[in-house]
Amino acid sequence: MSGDHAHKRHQMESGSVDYNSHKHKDKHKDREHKRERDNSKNGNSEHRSSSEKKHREKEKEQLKEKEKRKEEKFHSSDGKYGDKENGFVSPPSIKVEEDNGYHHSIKHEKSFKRERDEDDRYKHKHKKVKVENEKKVKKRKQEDDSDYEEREERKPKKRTKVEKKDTTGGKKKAKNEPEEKWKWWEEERHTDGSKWKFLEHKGPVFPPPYEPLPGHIRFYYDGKAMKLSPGAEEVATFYAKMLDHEYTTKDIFKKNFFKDWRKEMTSEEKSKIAELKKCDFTEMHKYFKALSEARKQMSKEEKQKTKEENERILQEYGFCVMDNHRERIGNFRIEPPGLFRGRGDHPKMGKLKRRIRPEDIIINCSKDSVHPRPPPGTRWKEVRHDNKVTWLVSWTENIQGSIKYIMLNPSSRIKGEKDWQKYETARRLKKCVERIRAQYREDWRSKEMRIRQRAVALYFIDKLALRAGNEKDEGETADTVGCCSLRVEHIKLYPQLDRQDFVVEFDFLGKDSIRYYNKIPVEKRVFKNLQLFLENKQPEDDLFDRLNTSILNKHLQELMDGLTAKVFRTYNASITLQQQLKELTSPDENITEKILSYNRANRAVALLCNHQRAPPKTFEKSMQNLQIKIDEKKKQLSAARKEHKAAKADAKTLRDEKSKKAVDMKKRAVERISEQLMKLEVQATDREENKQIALGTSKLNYLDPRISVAWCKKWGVSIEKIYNKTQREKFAWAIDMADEDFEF
DNA sequence: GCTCTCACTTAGCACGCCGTTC
DNA sequence: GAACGGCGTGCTAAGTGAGAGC
Repeated sequence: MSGDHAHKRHQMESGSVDYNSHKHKDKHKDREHKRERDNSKNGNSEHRSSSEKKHREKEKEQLKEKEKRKEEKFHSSDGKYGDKENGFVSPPSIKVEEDNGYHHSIKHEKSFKRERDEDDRYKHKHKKVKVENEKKVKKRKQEDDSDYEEREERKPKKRTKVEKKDTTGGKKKAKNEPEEKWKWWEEERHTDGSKWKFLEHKGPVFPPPYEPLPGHIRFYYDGKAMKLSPGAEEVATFYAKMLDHEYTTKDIFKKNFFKDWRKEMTSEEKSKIAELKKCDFTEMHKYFKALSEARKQMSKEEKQKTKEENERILQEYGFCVMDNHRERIGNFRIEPPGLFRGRGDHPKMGKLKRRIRPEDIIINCSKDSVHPRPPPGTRWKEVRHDNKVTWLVSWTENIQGSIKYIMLNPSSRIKGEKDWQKYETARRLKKCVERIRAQYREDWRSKEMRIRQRAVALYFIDKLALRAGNEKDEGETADTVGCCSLRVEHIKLYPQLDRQDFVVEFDFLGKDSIRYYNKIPVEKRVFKNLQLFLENKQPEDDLFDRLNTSILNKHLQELMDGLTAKVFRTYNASITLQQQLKELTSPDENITEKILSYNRANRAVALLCNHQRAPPKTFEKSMQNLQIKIDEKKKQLSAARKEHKAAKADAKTLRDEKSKKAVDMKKRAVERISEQLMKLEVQATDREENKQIALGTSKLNYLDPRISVAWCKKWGVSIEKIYNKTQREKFAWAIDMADEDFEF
């Protein structure tokens, strides 16, 4: 943009701020105004033995004591932060403004000291275990140094030993004996930067090779049947399978597909097949539909066979041995070839995602492990032994050139530790968030434009839980933004709107091209600053032209060790859940109502984080069915009440035992039906409120599970009502360590 | 201070399994 | 035993952020 410098200079002068860090960006020239994007999609927006139980309780008592001492320590000096952190009110996607002034004092210095102390405590507990582990590592190191062949010979024995020792995992074991869970959270973490000391796995599972279509399934070009070469046919099947998907109605998808498909054609095919619209894939499409239907119609025995085969593959490839423990791998299958399904208006949608071969694969494992073998007649691209990373397998995909990884399941130690650490960082933020807020409020008056921009952006990240907003490659990805990458066209300023002062309207596409739409009143100084930032800019110019995520995160790092923009999202999500649970849960609610309250608190967070989903395709129908059930239940209730009344009248005249019993029976029936009706109504409310909101994302990624565990324990709600099996496995650490007094 | 790469987390969608109801 | 519907699960895209290298 040639006029960029000039108009920004003017803006700086009028704003009496410095010019020195002026960044020039030239990235908007081809941007289209994409207001009419895909709005339909985006929308507007354990049972243990008694001895084990006792042992566990004892451990918990000790942990409880520790936690209590910690909390006392915390509240004795920092009690003022313990109450209200994030005043979440309706509308729930906006947090209440807290004008708490500036609180920089010695107290904060103290809190920093405590943060470090706490971290140290976390690092140094269970020293005993570490000594043991170190011995094992030493032993392995010695083995490393010995003769390779000798080592090769010893391996199977050693492996057996490891597997014998293992208590964490395989289903076989779980079926035969009570499963003893490994409490990694009671053990020492690696402190040398390594992620593991020993890693052994079987490598990835490749998708099956392409099976050519049967002879009677034909492709037609311009009305004439045409036999395709195997390569071209395979790619054609990718398209044929997607025929009833919306993707195949999009021009970019079709264009990209056709271009990449042509690359797979023989020269003869290329010369014949010139236009996609003359291609007829319907026979292929019907064939795949029939196959899918046939799979559904398989006999019980056939289905059982498939299940057993999948289980065998899972047992063979779905686990690895990491530091003496058998751990579940997350995604051990290589992504099959197909057509790229980018989200939103992705410029590369429809492109061919090529088949990954062993020669594309990098294996990561211990030197002293039994290395995975490539399929016969092939070789791996590389076998490396990097214990500074957590991945087992990687390859580079051909669409964006990005690296794909095979990593461990969320229930693994390596993922769990990281998750726990994430919430601890967010809890540290809780201790200093008021100081940080006071600081950015102060910065709104700075003489330097870059500082003002940084402060306003941080305010949005804190108040609205916006994502950081890294810069993206234009033309390579969908045009989506986060806070730092907001453009002028994404906000509108209203000095007054709906009887509120200083309203900012946000309208932009965020991650996954999900629309963020929100109107919020802001503080006057924020509003004035935004006006200043907008001066002399074009719609496609950056709102924060002197800011990026790197600058912002560097600043945040100075404010608190480990603080980044995304910590605010975790912090605000978790603190909101905690506050909402306190506010919404009432002691006189029954379990069903309490769960509704929990879901409402969860929903408040999902709204704050803008976790949307497309309404389920069967939503209307399932709501109708539920309503029919409710209506029927109401009729039943009214009939039961009448019968109860009649029975009472009978009992009054007859005055015998039989009629008394009848009254009791009818009364119980009324109670039972009322309860059933209440459950149905709660279900309907819950479902309606969840129509366009995805609760899972916040539950899995933003809400400190200890808050939920504490809530369950406090109110006698079983944890199974809140977390399903997978979630309980992921949050095993939290379920084990949090008691009802846990405070985020 | 910038770009680029790499590693990792966060995200919504699709599908099929399994429980419920008749 | 069939039909139905909800939910769990797998899949993989799309983010964040650190750090290397210039």
